Amino acid sequence: MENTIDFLKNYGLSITESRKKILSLFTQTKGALAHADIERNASVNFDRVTIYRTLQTFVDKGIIHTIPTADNSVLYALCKDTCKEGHHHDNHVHFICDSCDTTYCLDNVTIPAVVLPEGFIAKQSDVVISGICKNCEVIKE
Amino acid sequence: MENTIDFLKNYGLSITESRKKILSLFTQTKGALAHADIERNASVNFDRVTIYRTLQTFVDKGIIHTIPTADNSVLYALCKDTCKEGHHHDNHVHFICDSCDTTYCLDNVTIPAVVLPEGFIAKQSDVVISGICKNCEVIKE
DNA sequence: TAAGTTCCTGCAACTGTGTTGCAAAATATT
DNA sequence: AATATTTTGCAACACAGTTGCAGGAACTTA
Repeated sequence: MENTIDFLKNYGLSITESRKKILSLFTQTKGALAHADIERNASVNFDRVTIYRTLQTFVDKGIIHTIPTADNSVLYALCKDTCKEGHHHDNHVHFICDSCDTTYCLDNVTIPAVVLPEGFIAKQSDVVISGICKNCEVIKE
Repeated sequence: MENTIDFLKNYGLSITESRKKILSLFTQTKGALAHADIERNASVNFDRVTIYRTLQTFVDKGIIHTIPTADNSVLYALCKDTCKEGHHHDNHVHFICDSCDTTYCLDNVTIPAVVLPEGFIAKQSDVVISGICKNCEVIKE
């Protein structure tokens, strides 16, 4: 509880119910969250618009980042400390489990360098891998 | 013209105006197309629904494939010959130019193998790189 | 802690994207 | 050419996301 408040203050954000609730939802969750996940959550009964704006504020401040997915839904996950305001460093691989549908940020897996054709200059790389996650693999055995 | 008809026949599709027009739009375009691009195109004045259904048919038949993008819009591009019905082999890197907004399928750039943590099994990888494309780089000089 | 300022929230309304059902029209089949 | 099958266009709908604005919170300063 105290942590959430200090955390928000450090980012220069005023302390509001929606920000506290949504932030702690992220810290309590292993995987990434969609807007709909948050809206569905009983403890977070705010207006859709408020949730959108809170998420956008967090993205702007470098608290969370968006994840591109194959089925074109937007997912959000907590950033690492290296993310600064307006300057994301989410150079990690995202993993989507086909079985439980959880999205993971694999922070320790760096994106391999890709050799582009002559004339192409890379600035940002997004890698999304889908398959079976650690948890589901164990269950299936 | 003849080509388009034979092409569609080979995929077991009946020959209709919308399929011919939309298919030739793809063959005439370097980069990938969004649904909106097609709808905007003067030569393709079909109903929105028809365009959606035609694109879906092409995806189902393995003629085009969808591309995941960071800003969560759906893009479509022609498949290579290796794509079969219901079985896409689009193991290539997608490149989005920040300057001209064109999306390229870099067919000759294969996706590098990524080492996942213990217990994670990869089935499909999507790599989207953004930056400056060959064309825009030349112009800027 | 009270007053005023600033910022956030909820509501309503709107835009854009994609889907579905159905009748009419076009294409394929014989 | 006549019939059966597909495809199209329209209307209506579902859903995600955005914007403007008034009222209500949270901050600031004294």
